[in-house]
Amino acid sequence: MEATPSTTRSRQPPMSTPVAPPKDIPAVDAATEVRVRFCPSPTGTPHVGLIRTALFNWAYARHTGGKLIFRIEDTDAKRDSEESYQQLLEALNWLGIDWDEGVEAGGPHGPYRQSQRGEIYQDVLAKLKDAGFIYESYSTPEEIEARHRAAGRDPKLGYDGYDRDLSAEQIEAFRAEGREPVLRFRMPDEDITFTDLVRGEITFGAGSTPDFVVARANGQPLYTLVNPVDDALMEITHVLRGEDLLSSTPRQIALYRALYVIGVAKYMPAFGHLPYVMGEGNKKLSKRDPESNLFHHRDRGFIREGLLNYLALLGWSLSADEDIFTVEELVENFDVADVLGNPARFDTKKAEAINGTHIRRLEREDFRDRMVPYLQARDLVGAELTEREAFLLDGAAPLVQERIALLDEGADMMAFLFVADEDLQIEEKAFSGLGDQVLETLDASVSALEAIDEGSWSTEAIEEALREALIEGLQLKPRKAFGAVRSAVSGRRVSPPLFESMELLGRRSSLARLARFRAEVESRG
RNA sequence: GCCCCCAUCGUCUAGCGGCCUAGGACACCGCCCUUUCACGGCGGCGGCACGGGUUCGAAUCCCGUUGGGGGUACCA
Repeated sequence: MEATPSTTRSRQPPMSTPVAPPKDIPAVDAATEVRVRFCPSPTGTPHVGLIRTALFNWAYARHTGGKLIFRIEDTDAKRDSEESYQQLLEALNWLGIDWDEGVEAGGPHGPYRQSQRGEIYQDVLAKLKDAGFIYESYSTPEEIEARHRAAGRDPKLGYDGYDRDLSAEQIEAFRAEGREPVLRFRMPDEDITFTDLVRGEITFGAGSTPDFVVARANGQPLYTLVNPVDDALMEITHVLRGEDLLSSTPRQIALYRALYVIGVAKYMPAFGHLPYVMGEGNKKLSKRDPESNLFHHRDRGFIREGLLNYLALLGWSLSADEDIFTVEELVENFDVADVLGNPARFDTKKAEAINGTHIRRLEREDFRDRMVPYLQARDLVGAELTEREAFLLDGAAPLVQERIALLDEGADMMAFLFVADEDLQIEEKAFSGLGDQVLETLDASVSALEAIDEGSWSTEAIEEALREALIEGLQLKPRKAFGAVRSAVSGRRVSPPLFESMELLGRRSSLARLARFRAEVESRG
């Protein structure tokens, strides 16, 4: 090559002759060990749709005995954040979705954060350019649109291929203007067909996908390049991702073929596009919607068993008549081929019902332990449980386990046990519907309960005493009679079973609350 | 506009040509149980978007229409 003193890398002659990539390259088959990946962009808080994608990839890996690779796509410094990355780790750890290679875990194809793979992409870019698969493009978006308008075409058509075959003179002229080119991939002029794992055969007609940008003028590679490049390098066999990426698949397939030619890809992966998780109405569940936030559900008291079960139900089902299953059953039976193609609405009510069933399935001890963080979040107990707090929790846990769908609901329901008698909040509703014999009822209750001595204070004794005094004595309906006592003791109209609650609370506290409530009722007239 | 995806009760789904006068779950409405609320049990309401084909036979296959969604970026 002739030496030209002023020559720099960017001033070298145009790329080599364009070539068309082969139409077919080796594909994965049943014998290929499954390698799936979860590759989120760390932007914002984990979305339930994203987590469902992680879950399906994980379940497929575990079902097939394959590997799950966890990669971070942080090529957009403007949007990515370390906080979001940490949240992703926290989310997967909480749910028990583990991975075999990737960030934190390491592996033979690292690094697993794209922000650390710059050299790899530059190398691939150079090879792609040398082979003629990509070319420099000097057109600005405005110019492309203007050309469409001038030709009477729809300005939204996308890139028009203008720079595909620029002459050396034209390039020189653009350079002289100080323009820096982006790099575009040359799309082959042919139909692109693939068999989607969930949707079947899909064909994108020739010409429907314009030449796309793979790197900015400053050399920064874009998602369009790095996603397939990393999938190829990490030898991903099954690309299971959101439906929103379906239309980018022809670009990826074309790129993959080129990657095969330059020795970066070993084979074409199979693609499977998972349906959207929708919110209210017919909109995709937005990041702005609290329902979309995984941690929102955890904070409300979803347990991992319940949420995982519900999320899996969005697009997949275990059988015709059973909606409840364990993670083990999911793994044992999951197959992408069984995933439905239609979008599913996130139904909080059903999610809660399923969560409730899983809560009921928890071992007593386990349930008790899981309640602790929720009690702490409400400041009902300290970081370390006192003997008294532990006693109350042990007693109350079985009482609420059967009647809640969310752990925080349980904390709310047993809250009255953990507050001092004088600090008990008595809800306005606790005063209504008690009938006109409230005072009598309360007085009779107090007398009956006072007759029970400290040592005999038990659920059975309390029930017996109150039934005798109120149902038989005052001839009251149980609802009214016990309702008044319930209001006094819990400050609510709804509480865990009354007699059991009073036993836990203790004689002194129960009587104190009865007295205080009586005074409040009386002062209200 | 163009490209692509989707279409069974309100919601999530079973269904892959005859087993379907379409099954389950959640929600909703009754009843039972019951110290409140739940749980549990029993019962009820409620759906194959529409139109053409193919076939002896279609929720199931094909085409079209309609409706919804996504893409069409130097975001991912």
